[in-house]
Amino acid sequence: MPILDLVDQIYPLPKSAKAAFAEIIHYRVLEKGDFVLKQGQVCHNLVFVEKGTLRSFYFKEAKDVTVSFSMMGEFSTSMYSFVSRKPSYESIEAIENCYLAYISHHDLFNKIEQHPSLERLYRMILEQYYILLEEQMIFSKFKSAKERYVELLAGKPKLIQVATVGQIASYLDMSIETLSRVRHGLL
Amino acid sequence: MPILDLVDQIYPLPKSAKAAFAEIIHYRVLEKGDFVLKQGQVCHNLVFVEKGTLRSFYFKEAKDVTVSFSMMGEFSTSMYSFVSRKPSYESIEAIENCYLAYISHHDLFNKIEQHPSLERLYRMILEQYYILLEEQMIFSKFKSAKERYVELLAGKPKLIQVATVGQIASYLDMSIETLSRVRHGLL
DNA sequence: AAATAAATTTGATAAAAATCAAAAAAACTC
DNA sequence: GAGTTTTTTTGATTTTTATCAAATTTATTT
Repeated sequence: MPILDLVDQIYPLPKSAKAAFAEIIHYRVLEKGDFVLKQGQVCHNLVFVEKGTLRSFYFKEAKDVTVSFSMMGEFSTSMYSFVSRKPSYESIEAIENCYLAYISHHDLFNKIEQHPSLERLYRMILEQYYILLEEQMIFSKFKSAKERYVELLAGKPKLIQVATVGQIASYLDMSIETLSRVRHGLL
Repeated sequence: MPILDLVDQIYPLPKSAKAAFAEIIHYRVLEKGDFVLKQGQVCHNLVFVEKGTLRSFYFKEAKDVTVSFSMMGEFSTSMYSFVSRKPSYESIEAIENCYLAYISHHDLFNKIEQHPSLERLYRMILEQYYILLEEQMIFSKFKSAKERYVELLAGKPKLIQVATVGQIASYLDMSIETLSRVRHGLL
């Protein structure tokens, strides 16, 4: 899904603002295994997934813990780092080949000066991003291991094909073995 | 803490915008037990806690589950409802007597038309609010029952005095009994 | 394709925390 | 302040899920 289509959906910009926004988008192709962001770097971009899948993860005692998957039509960034301009605690990698759209912090705020409607767009993106995280939090708080898996399957069925068992398990907050059992109806 | 002080800290508004913002703030005193928002209502306000404590909670099988506590200097709202203008799934109640500042959705967006800097302020409040939620999510994902309690104690020590054991336990995702044991060093 | 390596599943056991039940403590009520 | 109710603590048991170890399947290399 092209980023400009989503923008039209979220907040249809005036013509000139849309043109200004289009100017600052940088498109990139990432291969499976490439990184959008590495822990310790400042996250300079809001990244939009036009195609493919990104995975955000932290480190906990030398093991990586997935905190989110971003698929076609979704944004991905280390919001903490993007907003605070401080080094990120999380990394973001491509787990399939991706077409991505990058909007850099610098360019965005530059253009916002001339086009206040871009601030509105950004604000609305934030709102959506927030609601998504909230939903995810409630979801993880209220559901059992099996329910979490079933919901993921319903919400992002394609993920099962592209993420490893270990990545999905840590995202769902369970061990690989438990995930395996849940998948085979043993739990 | 007065809301205007926090606003100065987050994003110092131009004089006229600040005056416009001050105009739309409504102050309210709530008594312990009063509700800011009840499940099923649309959340029309961004609420700022000048003094006291608010608790947000959901219902899960007839039992209430606390999702956040908001204390002096913090905002509280059902972001989902405030943004989407749809009925809230969560309720918000005062667990102590409170001084609150209300900013209604209607007034805010009205004033934003004349003062774009208010949109920037609101955008920055969203950013902060997001980062807070993210922090909380990581926190709950990476820590054991005891660690979660210890961190809460460190971060919001006063909460232990004003919230009931049941409210704290559900917030920390553990049973009342487990919390009791954690508190007495038995776990 | 055989050999090796890696990922996944299965089984057995252990640990963490929930649940159930009762006792103790604290907070109200009369 | 004695009695009643509610909250909190403590103990025993069960459930859920993690951990450990081995077996099986799948993928990769030669």
